[in-house]
Amino acid sequence: MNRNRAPPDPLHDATARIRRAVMRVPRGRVTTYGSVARMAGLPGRARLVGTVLKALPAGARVPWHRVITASGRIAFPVGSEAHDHQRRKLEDEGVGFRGGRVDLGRFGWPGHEDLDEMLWGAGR
DNA sequence: GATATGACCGCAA
DNA sequence: TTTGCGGCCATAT
Repeated sequence: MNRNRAPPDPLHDATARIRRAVMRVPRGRVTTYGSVARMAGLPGRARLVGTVLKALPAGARVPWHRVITASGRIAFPVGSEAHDHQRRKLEDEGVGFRGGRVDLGRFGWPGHEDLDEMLWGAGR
């Protein structure tokens, strides 16, 4: 009997987890490629996150614009159409830019408030 | 099959 | 703060 009904496809699996991780990022907040990779259980594979987002079909319900680099900048080259598009979407959600970069300490997710809540509970 | 490219990152200098 | 470098590895040549 052939029990190989579903050949393992680690790549497809990783893709699904990455998309799921990005969908957890709340509106008005941003996260980084590396952070998404870690949340998806793929530490050190930030590049794969970029590859996956690049391949996202138009219309996918994934907030890809909330993912930026660890230095707080948009990954697309400044001046490019994609860059402006992403920046606009973020500003629409209230994410602020200073010198072409987002203050991860303020808009980064998860941020300290989130961690405080996780550790101490919502009621301080 | 070999090489180049890229929506990246952490670290050292 | 910025730059350079090794590490990562799916895709495109």
